[in-house]
Amino acid sequence: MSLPKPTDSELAILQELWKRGPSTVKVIHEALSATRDIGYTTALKLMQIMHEKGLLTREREGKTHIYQPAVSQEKIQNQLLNKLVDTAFQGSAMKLIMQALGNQNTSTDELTQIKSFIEKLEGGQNE
Amino acid sequence: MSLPKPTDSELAILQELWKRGPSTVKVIHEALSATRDIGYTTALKLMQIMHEKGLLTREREGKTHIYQPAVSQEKIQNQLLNKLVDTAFQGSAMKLIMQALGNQNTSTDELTQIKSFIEKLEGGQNE
DNA sequence: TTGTAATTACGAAATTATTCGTATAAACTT
DNA sequence: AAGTTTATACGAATAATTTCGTAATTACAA
Repeated sequence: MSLPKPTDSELAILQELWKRGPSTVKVIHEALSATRDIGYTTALKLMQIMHEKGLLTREREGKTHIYQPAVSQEKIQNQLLNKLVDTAFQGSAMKLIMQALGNQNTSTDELTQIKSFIEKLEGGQNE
Repeated sequence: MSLPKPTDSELAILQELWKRGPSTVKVIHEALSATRDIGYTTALKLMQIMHEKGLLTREREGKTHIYQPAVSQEKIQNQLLNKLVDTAFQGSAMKLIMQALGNQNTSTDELTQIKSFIEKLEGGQNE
């Protein structure tokens, strides 16, 4: 019932798939190779495992498989966010947000965006 | 040079130490036992490893050791936050913040706090 | 149809993290 | 001092993750 938590390597693969859309192992392997040393069969195996776990769906196209994320980026982001809030910020999302604001060197422009987003949220809650 | 990244278990131990201040293995083991099944020597071993890695300092007191975090909670929080921003939010802290705001069901009161924090930040940058 | 290149499947090695059993050491009790 | 309790040290078992080699399969080309 609960969506499987991706490991670090798995998350890297999901990122590529979210960015590129449905892709073959070959394409993902090449993408990963740009950043780190990874064998082709390693990438393949990871994607096979992810398929078993239900993190990816796949479809045969001739002799190759075309893989796709089975979960939305947002869902995974929230899962990881929740975990971080729980394990490192005593369950307080606000603490996390303040810390992120303080240390991530956000531009004034972005700060403005965030502020108006907050105002939209406040509006929604008060009506 | 880089501060070692704590594993999940290690983070749980750090949390207890930040909360309680300098503590013995016994105390930490009892604290961890409240949440999960963990043997005494497991807790001991973890803390010994953390000491080797430089995550904890310790001091002998009679026959026991008193352990302390060697790193601040804030530093670790930032380390984990940075990692999450990089691996799950394409390097954009703003995306993470927006996502956290949207889905963590923050109270109006907290939203106000965050907003005034942002205003303080804006002030600092503009002067 | 035989050969070649590309892909998958499978098993197992290597690595990292977690767990605990047993032995040793230190401090206290009698 | 001998026995008991409480702590540490150490080594090794277990588990989870990442890695890759090798074999089997598929599609295509000669």
